[in-house]
Amino acid sequence: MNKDDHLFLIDGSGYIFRAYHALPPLTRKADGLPVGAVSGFCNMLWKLLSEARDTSVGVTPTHLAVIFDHSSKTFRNELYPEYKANRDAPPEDLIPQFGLIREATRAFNLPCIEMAGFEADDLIATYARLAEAAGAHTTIVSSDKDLMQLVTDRVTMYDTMKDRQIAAPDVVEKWGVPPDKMIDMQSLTGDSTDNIPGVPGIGPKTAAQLLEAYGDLDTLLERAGEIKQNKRRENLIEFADQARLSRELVTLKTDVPVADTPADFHLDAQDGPKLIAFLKAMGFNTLTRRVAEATETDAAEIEPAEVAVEWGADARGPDLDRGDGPDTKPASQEQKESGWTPGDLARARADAAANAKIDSAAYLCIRDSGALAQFIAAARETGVVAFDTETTSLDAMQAELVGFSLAYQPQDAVSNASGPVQACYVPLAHKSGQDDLLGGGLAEGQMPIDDALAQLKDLLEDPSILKIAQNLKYDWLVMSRYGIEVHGYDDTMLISYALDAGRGGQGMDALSDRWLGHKPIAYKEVAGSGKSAVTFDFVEIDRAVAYAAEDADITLRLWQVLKPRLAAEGLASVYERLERPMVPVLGRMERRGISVDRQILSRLSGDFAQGAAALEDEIYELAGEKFNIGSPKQLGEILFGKMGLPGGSKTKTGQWSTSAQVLEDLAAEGHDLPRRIVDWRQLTKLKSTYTDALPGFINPETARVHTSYALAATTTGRLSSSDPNLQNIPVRTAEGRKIRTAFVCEPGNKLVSADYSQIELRVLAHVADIDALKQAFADGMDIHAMTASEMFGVPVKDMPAEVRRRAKAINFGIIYGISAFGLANQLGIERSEAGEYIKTYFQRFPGIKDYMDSTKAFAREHGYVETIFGRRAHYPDITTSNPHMRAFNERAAINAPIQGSAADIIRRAMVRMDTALDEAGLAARMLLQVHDELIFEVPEDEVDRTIRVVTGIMENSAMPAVAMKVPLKVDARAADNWDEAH
DNA sequence: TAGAAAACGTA
DNA sequence: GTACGTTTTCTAG
Repeated sequence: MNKDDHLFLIDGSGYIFRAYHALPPLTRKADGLPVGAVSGFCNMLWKLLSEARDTSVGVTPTHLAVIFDHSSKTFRNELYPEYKANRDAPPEDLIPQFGLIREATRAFNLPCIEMAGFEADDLIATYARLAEAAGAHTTIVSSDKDLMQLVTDRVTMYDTMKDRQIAAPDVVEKWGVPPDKMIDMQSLTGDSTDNIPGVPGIGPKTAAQLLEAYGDLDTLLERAGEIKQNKRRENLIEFADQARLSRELVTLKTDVPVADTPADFHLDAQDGPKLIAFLKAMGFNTLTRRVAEATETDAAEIEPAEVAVEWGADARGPDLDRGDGPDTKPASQEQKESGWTPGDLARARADAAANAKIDSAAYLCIRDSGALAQFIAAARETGVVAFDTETTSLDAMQAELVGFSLAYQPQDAVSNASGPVQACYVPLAHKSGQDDLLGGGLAEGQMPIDDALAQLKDLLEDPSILKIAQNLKYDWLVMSRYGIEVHGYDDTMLISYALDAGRGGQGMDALSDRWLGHKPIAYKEVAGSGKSAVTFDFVEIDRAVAYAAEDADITLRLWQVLKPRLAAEGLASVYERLERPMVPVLGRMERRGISVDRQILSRLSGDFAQGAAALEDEIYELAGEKFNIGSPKQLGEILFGKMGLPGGSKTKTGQWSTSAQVLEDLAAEGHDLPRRIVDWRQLTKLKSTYTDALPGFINPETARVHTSYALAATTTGRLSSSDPNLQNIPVRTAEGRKIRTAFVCEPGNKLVSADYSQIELRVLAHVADIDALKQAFADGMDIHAMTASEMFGVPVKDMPAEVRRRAKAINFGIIYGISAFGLANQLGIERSEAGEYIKTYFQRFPGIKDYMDSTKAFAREHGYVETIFGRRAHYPDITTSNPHMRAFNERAAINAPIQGSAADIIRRAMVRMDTALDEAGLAARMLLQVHDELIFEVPEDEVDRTIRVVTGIMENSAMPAVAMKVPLKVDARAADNWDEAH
């Protein structure tokens, strides 16, 4: 080798794990063989090799090898038996891919290197140093920090997923130390995933600072006594040997007795037929086509290779192929023409998206009317356009439009080939310079906002042009305040939620990373963060273009990937009936807001403050000193230290718990202080969270409070509410309920609250098909009393309250995936007794046990569970070997179909409600949703009719999709405030 | 100044 | 035992 040679060393094992987690699951169509990581690997290799052929690209390999871990036992285990001891077994759908990726490497005609007793990292280190000695340059294809110690001026790393080089300055930027200090750094910080101990209490920041100050690990350990911080000094002294051991573990071996030299890895021409045979066997159609083109091979002539598959114990692919449910739509024109199934299309799109380059240099900045018209006209040709707004606030009810971006992908009319995505940003209200004396006038080069809005209105309100947005509800609200109502739309966040709830976030950054392997420009990179943050109108237009147009670009690409999956995976109707129509429904609710009486809150705030102050005096008196009552730490010291009260449970950080439960128990034993603390906490909670905070949410323009509902935040399908959260307004205590009296209606109106009675137990009776429960609901019985009667043999008539209470707790426990531990906790009884209750319950209602067991089994098998409407909630961790975590996932999986079906039922009611009220000629307006309750503002003289319409819609909302085996019952009341209406 | 932990409000 | 969001305190920076 010589100095012009360039060796690429690919960390094959590292790549497998990263690709498995980062890339969408993918299975071979023929048999469901999981091949997501293999696909990513092949695409990555092909890209690298294509660049090698194209000498115009800067860094091109002349030599290349793929390095793998051989087995889990290495020389490090002899040094330290605990090394990597806490690793879980790889996921079962990854197991067959280990062998396949080695096969892939050979199909690419590349050396596939591994050696017993050494990790891939050690082999990489050895070859890199050999090449360096020969004067050549090396690129290590990996982003693993364990390899960063190898970086020099002739050795760099390359992160293929982020398309980024990692050289010495990048290491410094990321870790605060140069590559040659990475070993010392890792010796100090340790590594929990590899079980490398390090020194407790020292993280990367501290380690970098210490190494900066002392130079290297040995000096630092020698002079540890000089360190000022007590804990830090003690730890460095006590754990010095542990740090030295860690250093041995993290130091890569550069003298592994390897059989080959880097020169043996010379890159030869591709064997087109051999590679194509493998790719065909895997079913990678897109890549097959590309390779065929590049190698001038006729792919049709080549038979798929025979590839041996080691499936592992019980390997099973994810469910990309379950496209045969009743929800599946007929294949679209596009699919029919090409003879593709929806699954094929989904896979091809995922493939293409993961490999596409995102070119921010090509984004347009549109500054005049003609250019905008031209762009929109071109977008209209395609029928699909991504849309995103930039504004001055995260609060859609206060946000002012600053600009918007659009993106579309042109199709060639003749060849039907797709061109590159075209994206633009249209600045409208950017300010010039800082917010100076002039108040920051409009920046130059922006088109008149009225003109832009007029053009935008035509586009957004045209239902024949599909608008794609990420979290459309926000943009819908902003645009609605400018008199524009979006029609004809898809929301990538909601599509992703229907497909992948529970598999990770549905935010744009997460989706972009997951599907495009691309990290978009962070908002704070353009607008700053913390104190130096500015609103978007103060962002320079040029920087705004790169950020904003990229969002539209990415949104469009995400839609291309995600939309076909809906049909392929049988989730189109979930999206179309339960997700998409919620956007305008919630948009209107949020925009209406609810009236909150400032005076009432202010008076309550005063009352709470007085009550709390009185309690404070008593608390200090009883404690014998002043302290911060709000600090659980200080409170714990007073109660369990100074006063010597018996401590109950501990928190997970080892502190004594001072939870209400613990304090109640102490109070029951006759201690005065804990009682006062509980009361004080209640008052201060009510004051700070509600009476003090709510007035700040009264919108200055509308004088109402506008919560924000998140549609894609929960795993089960429930909504969540924030800013402010109006789904947790107190109701359980008399004091707390007073806050509800501040939620009022306009004069001449009433608030109507309509809530489903026992909806989750009714859903349980339906899904588990329990005759006794179904009968009890059909007869309108008191379900908890009935349960108690069945379990304890007590007649319902004159039943003691305590007996009913226990049955009620058990009923709830069932919904929550019951455990003896949890039930014992709830009822304050022994675990054994709780266990007996559960046994009795299961004996009396055997169908429940069957339901719970079959739900668990289904979840384990498929990785998700379903509601009665087909919504899926994913629990990928349900197969973990950690018993605690697994049990938690099992309980969640048992609960999700129940909670989720109830959530679907109320969603269906909400989607129909506005139309139903309109058709009945009623002016009532839906304001709030609280999981099983809807709150309306209703003209006084329409209250009775409204209640009839509302309860009718709610009670029948499962129809016609599902005929419930149990009637749904809704209670509704009207009053002047929420407390009395509820 | 940002993030984790503890506590607590709802269904 | 399920599902959330907000507040305060505390820690590390």
